[in-house]
Order: sequence, then C-alpha cells, then structure tokens
Amino acid sequence: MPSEETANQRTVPASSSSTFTAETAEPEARAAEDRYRPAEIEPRWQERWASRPELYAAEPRSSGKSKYYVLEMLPYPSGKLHMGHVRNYAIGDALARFMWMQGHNVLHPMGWDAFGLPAENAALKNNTPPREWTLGNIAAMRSQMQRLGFSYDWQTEVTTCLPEYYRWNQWFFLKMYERGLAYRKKSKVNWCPQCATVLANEQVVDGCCWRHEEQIVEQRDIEQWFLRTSNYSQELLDGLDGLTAWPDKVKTMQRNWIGRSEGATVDFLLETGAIEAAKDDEDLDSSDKKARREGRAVLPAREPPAAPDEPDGRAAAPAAPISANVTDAKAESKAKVAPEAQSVPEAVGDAKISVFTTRIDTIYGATSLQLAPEHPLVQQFVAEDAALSKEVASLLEQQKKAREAGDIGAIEKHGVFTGHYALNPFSQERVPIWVANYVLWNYGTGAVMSVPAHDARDYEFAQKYGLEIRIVVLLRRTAETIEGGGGEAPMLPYTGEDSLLINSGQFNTLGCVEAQHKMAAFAEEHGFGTASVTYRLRDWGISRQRYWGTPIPMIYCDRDGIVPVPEDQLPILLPEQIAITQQGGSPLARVPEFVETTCPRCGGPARRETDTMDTFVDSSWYFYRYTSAKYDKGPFDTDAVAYWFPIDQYIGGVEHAILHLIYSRFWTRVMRDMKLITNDEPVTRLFTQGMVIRNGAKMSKSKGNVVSPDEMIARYGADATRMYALFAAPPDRDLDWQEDGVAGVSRFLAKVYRLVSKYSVRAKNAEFRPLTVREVSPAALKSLRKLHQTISKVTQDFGGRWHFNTSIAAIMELVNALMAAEPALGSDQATDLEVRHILQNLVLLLAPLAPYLAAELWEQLGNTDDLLRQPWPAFDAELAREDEVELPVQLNGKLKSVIRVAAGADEKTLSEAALADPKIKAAIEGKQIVKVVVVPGRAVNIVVK
RNA sequence: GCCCGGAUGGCGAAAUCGGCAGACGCAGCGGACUUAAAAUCCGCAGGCCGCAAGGCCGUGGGGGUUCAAGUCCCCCUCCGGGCACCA
Repeated sequence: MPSEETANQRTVPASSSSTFTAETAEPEARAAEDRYRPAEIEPRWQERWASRPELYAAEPRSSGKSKYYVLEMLPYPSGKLHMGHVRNYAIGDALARFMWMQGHNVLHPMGWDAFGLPAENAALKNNTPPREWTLGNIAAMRSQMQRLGFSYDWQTEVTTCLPEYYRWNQWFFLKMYERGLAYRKKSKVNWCPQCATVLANEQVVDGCCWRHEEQIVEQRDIEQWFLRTSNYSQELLDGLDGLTAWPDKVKTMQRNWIGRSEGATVDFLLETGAIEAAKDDEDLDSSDKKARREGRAVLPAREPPAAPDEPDGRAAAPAAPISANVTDAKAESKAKVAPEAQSVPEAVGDAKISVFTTRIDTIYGATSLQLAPEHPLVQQFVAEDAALSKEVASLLEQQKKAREAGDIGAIEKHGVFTGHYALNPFSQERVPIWVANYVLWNYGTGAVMSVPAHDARDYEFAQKYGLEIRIVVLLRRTAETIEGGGGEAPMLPYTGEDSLLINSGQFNTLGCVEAQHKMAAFAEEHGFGTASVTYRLRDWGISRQRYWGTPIPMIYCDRDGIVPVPEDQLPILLPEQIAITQQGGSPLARVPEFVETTCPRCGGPARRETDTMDTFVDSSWYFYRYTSAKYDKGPFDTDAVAYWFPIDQYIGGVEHAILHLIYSRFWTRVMRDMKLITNDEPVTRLFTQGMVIRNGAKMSKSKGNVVSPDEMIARYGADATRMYALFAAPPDRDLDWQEDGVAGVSRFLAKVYRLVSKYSVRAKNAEFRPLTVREVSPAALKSLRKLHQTISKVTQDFGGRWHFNTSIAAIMELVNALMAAEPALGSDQATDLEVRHILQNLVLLLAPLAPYLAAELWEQLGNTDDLLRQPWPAFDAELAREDEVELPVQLNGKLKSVIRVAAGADEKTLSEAALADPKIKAAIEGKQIVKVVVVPGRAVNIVVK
C-alpha cells in the first residue's frame, strides 16, 4: 500500500523533535526555512509563464469540455493601471482560474479600447504621435498585467486602434447604411468657440469647456452620422426581462434610459385661416413628426428605402408613405450640395398640431396647447410676427441656458401666447396655442396639451398666466353629481381605481384607465389620433470631429452626393503623419491626401468624410473579436462566436451600465439581424464591482489619494495586492483601501509559505489522493475536518455569491487551525499521506487567489504539471462532519448557556440536555416552564414565567 | 421630485434559511523568544456596572410580527448612486 510504503521512506525520524523539521541536509530544507519572498518568486514564475503562451489559451472547440467565457471590461490605455483595474481583473482572474480547475474550457481575453481623445491631448502636450503614445501605453499596461499574474490569453489580444480591428467598424457602418440603420442629419452638438471645435459631452463640465473654464459651451447644428438605436427601443427594453443574472440596478437604469411611455398622440386642427401657407405643405420634418405620431420609426431624408425583405421586420420600418415623394425629391436636390453647405430648412408648418399625452383621459381639461420654441409651426408664426419672434428667441435662450447649466429641471416656466388657436378634436373647443420654455422639442412630438387641473407643471404654468383650470377627474367616492361637478378632485396626477370623469362629454362617469383606452380608440376611429408609445432613447450620434478614431467610410461627390466606400476598398486608413494642432474642426479635414479622393460611382473628384467614429463603437462588439482575433475574412469567425457566445460572465464598473452596455446590446441585435450571430444578448451574467476608495473618496489624482499598484507590488508582491483587493470587501461593494490591510494579507501568505514549505519534504513522500474518514488518524481528524469544511465554503463562494472576502477568511481560519494542530501534524501521529492531502488541497484552494505563491508551493510539493489544470479539491462530506456540535440555549429568547450535543440529536434529547444544563437549571429555579422550543441544529429556547 | 443601494466595535467587515451579533483581518494592549530590535508565536479585546461570579445595554431612530429580529412588516433620519418640467 502506498501509505505504508511512504511512511517507511520518511527521511527523518519523527521522534527527533516534537515538531517535525526538515533536515538541513536536503537542499530544499534551506529554502523551507527561508522567508516568503514574493520579489523572488513572482518574477521567476512570470518568466516561465511568458515562455508558454499556450498556457492560458482556450482549448479547441472540440475539447469536449463545456465552454466558459469570462471577461473583464477592456481598459483605455492611459499608461498605468489603477487600483480599480486591479480589483476588476483580480475578480475575473480568480473566477477564470477556478473555472479551469472546475474542468471548463475557459476563454479569458484582454484588449485595449485604444482610440480616444487623451491620445490627441498627449500629442499636443508632448509632441508624440497618438499612435506611438497609445502603443507605448499598451505595452506598459500589458507588462503591469503580466506582473500581476493575470491569466489572459495574449494570443487573442484586441487593440481597437489598429486597422485590423477598425476596418470592421467601417464594414459594420457600411452594412448598417445599407440597411437604413446609419443616416446623416443635422443635430445639435457642443461647441467651444475658443477651441473652435466640437466637444464630447464628457468634455463639457457644468456647461463650460474643460480647457476654458469660463467659456460657456454653445449648441450648434452640425451634420452628423447617426445609428438608429431607436429602432430597437422596444426590443432592448423587452430583452431586459430575460437578463435574470444582471443586477437589478443596471436593468433599472437601462429601463429609465430607454424611457418607454405609453399614451396617445392626438391631432389638434389649426383653426381655419390661421396659416394659409401651411396647408398641404408637408415638409420633411413635419412628415417625420407625422410618422412619429403614427408610431412608426422615422427614416431619414437622404438614404435608400429599407430593404423590403427584412429578416423579421424588426430592424427597419418602412419609409413614411405620405411623404415619400417629397422626401426623394429633396434628397435628390440636397445630395448635390457640398456637405458643409448643406442645411436643412426648418419645417414650415402643418395644418394640425400633434400632441403626445399619457393622459388622453384628461383631454376635456386641456385649456391650452404648449409648443416647444423650436416647433416648426412656431417658426412659421414667428415669421409674421416680430414681437412674437423676440419672445420666442428669449424662451429658447432660457432653455439653452438651463440645459448648459445641466439644470433644465429647475427652469422657471415662461411662455407666450401666439395669438393662434387650435380645436380640441373631442370637444371642438377653441384652445389657445402657446409657446413654452419647458416643452422639449426632442421628446414626443414637441407639443403638449396643457391640463392644469391634473398635471403639476401645467398647474404651475396656468397659475402664472391665468389660464383656466378645469377639473375633469373626481374621486369617485366623493362625486355627487356629474353635472354640478360636486365632489373632491384628486391630488394632481391620479389615475387610480377611485377616479371618475366629469365634464368630458360622452366619456363622463368612466374611470381614468378605462377612459384612456376608449378615448384612444375613439380618436383612432375618427382619424385624429392613435394610441402610441414614445421612447426617451434617441438615435446614437457617432460623428466626432477628432483625429484619433475610426474614419467614417463615406465619400461626398458633387454629382452623386453621399456615396459609401465600396467594401473592397476597406480599410480607410487613418493617416499617421499628421500635425495635431488646437485648430478647430476635424483634423482630418486638413490632410488633403486623405480628403481628396475619387467618387466610387462616377470616378470624378470627391471628398472623404473627415469625422471619425465615437469610440463607443469600438467597444460595442470587441468581445466578439476575441473569439477569433486574427480572422481577416470578416469581423470574426461566426463558428467561433457561435461556440463562445453569449459571454458567461462579464465584469466591470457600474459606470458603463448605460452607454457601453446599451450600445453593445444594440450592436448584438443588429448583427443578429444580419445573420452573423444567433444570440440576442451578448452577456448572460453581468457583475458590477464597487469602486476603490481611500480616505472616504474615490481614488483620483485631484484628490491626491491614489495608490499605485506598482508600489504595492514592489512592497508586498502581486499576490498580496490582488488578494487584499478581494479580501477587504465583497466585490460588489466599495472597497476602502488601507495599506495596513495589504500588509496583513502579506503576513498571511508568509504564514502559508512557512507552513507548507516546512512540511513539503515530508509530504512529498506520500501520494496525493482522496482520503476516507475510516483511514485517517485521530490526530489529523480535526485538521482534515476543517480542511473539508473550508473546501465546501470556498467552493460555495466561488460558485455563487463571489464573496471572496469570506473565502479568504475561511482559508485563514484553516491555516490558523493547522498552526494550532502543528504538534500533531508534525509528529508521526499524522501520516505523510494526511499531511500531503492537507497541504496540497490548501495550495489548490489558494490557486485562484494567490497564483504565484500557489505555483511555488505546488512545485515544492513535488508536482511538475500545471496547477491551472488541476482538478478543484473534492469535498468529502464525511470528512467534514462534526460529531459534536454546540447549541445555544435561550431563556425567553435570551442566551443563557451553550450545550455540547451529538450532531443530529433529536428534539427530545436536545430538550432534555438543555433542561439538564446547570446554568439553565439555576435560572429556571422556581419558575414555570410554559414551553420549550427546539430547533434541531439551531437552538433551544425555554419559555418561562 | 422619482427609482435603486447602504448604515453593524477604534477601522475594513462577518452572520447565505429568522436561531450564540462582531467570524476573518487591521490598528491597540499584555506576554514569550531576543543583549536589543525586527520577524515570529501565545493571549486579551462591543459598551456600562462589578474585586469577581455575574448583571444590564447594544446592529441609524421609532413602532410592530414572533418562543426568537442585524435579518420580516410599517413609519422616519442620514449617506452614496442613477434619472428628472419626458408631457
């Protein structure tokens, strides 16, 4: 038997000392007495791992193992990792290593979100080309990651600023253009007059330019490319219900962002004669509005109609038929104008005003209409009324100011009567048309009906301007007569069961909800409205007037208008020799070699689009590329994606809850509709880790509370740094960085090192195999029990809640227990087999948490194969079982004593044992026992009086 | 204003199903080893009263359910985050 044999091979007689020490004759023995030196261990293993790039590579799809794709959000290559990165990656790495050990085929990649403005700023500051700066930063950060020992497969590395990657951004863009999902239109952007350039939203701080703190950022209308995210609003919303393993918080944020609102659009006819010219002059924007109002998606003016054979009708809606002719004609004429010179004339009018309302049931209480200052009809009114024009300009200015101050919610309500009236389609009542600064042009139809009695905002406005406040909803229980309007009106917005309509013609006596349905149906029947749904989610403007991004593959030709770059001409390379200056506008526009090209259609001279894409485009699909990072026939190998997707676990900061995570859900659906992939969602499980804070604030340079990972590694080692990041708090909560805590973890690792290396010589004598409870020696039983209890605890934590802090605490307890049991373990009371079993399993438990130390000790225990592919320790319930347990005994719910009883004792035994306890006996002396509550395995409570 | 989180010793935290509140670690105190220090090891440690045995109080505050509440229910306070004249 191996156990006997190895026992005989013991090199040192156990009787030589009460605790076993390896003899100095052995070379390992000197190492064994040595201290834990991460500065020596870690670089040694880094070198060994670096020389074996296949070590962390996923196995072939045919491996037969079940796949597990674990991913951390890719970083922007700023040049240095911060502690937030370390925490994020330590979580992912622990999981990846655990999953390998659980026998999965693991994909665990890393890449770089490498386009973006900081590179241009660095270029300005240091006169370094953005590419050079970025690639240098990547190299530095990659080496930091390697020093931290993360198990990334660097063979699948993705860098978004390289043409091999961004050409597929361009390809996707062309595909979306073909499908009507990419379009160009004029839109408002942030503009800094001093920089003479467009700013990203992130560069606008409290309404001012980030470089010129006193400079208020203006809104300018600029032609931009948009992706039609709004086509997927409903699907993106519905999809959230299926994401059961996403945090509720993130789903709620996305729901808010998508902002679905159910209601109705209702047309108010403009009073006859108001604007002669308006009649029958359906223009671009008004047809847009009409389409919106009719619940259809709006197609842009200048793009081909959507393909009729849409896979499932989800992606693109048909063009609005009413305006198709007009649209096409305009598209024709406009396409011939140079892009810079293009301007979309504002709409000139409509014979009716559509309003979107969630409260059609209150329409009889609408005592005015309020239009947004930008509403086309307002423009028309203004044209013939100079005084009104001034007032409207001032309203617009107020709105702009408020928006710039980021404070649109607190704007003081102002409005002006236009002098015109519309007709309420239900009551035929004349309703004054106002312009108001609180009505937003980019939501709903840009016009609202004002019902002061049942809406707080409308009430405030009506009070101020003396408009009629007409109650049309009563609390049913208080209503006496319909005609008299006797009864109590509900608190402002009320639609509950107890509601009752009055003053509402044929709809009187209905409840609000019922009325909403009936009135929408009525409007539809009579052709002046329809039930409709509005979303807050808007199309995604991706044009950036910047250099360091993906060039948008479009060409402007004087003859042929906007012409997409033919696919076979991709990639459109970003020119690299370019002077970065502070001059405004797109830097690429000043590179003639880039701009000047020939039209793919007519061969004549033409100009390239000089804007680049938002970098969120890059990160919307990068994780698909990891599955086949070197593939060059498409963005990815669809078979590889089919195997690996969806991502099993995605880990990152909650700050990406909306932008990146909505965009990538959108992109996934577009790719699905393109038949590239079959999954609807990219990510099955999402985990958002907490921030790393120090001295009460998020680590940041400006707060001066940053701790550098390099410094921590130099002082305590990568293992201790990582493990502290997992130990100091559960991963979903904010983590308070305390350097003393890192020192504590480091001390713990040193203790493990001493313990294992002290007995490694002895352990090597025995094989490593499972033990049964029958064969273990009495001296080792306690340690083995603790070991298996720990295995159970750690395995549970990894599989479920990810509370690595308690896993680590459990392993610390185990090590403390082993130290206490050292006399027994070190003597021949315990066998080599048992020592090996305990130490080797301890090392396996540590493998995902402290990979360097684990690898080192794994080798000291005589193993030569890779720790990463070892099976996770097997839990033996028999070995873990305690035969005696302590149970609290309460008196009237208060702890009075603790009894030791056999595990699994029945109620009667427990009750008797509790009552026999001397402390309890004394305490209940002379009292009457009302009852004894026994919960086996939990507690005994004696109720007395 | 609306929607999410959170509040437990000097500090980070634990208590997964309602059953010994404070595991584990940090900082602290005492001791062993040492000429000394470092390192290491052992012990103490929620608050108040008490020489002690022991008692009382204690998970942001107030109420409730229960044999039993950090945990469940109702109300409130404070802190963090998201959204916001969204019609």
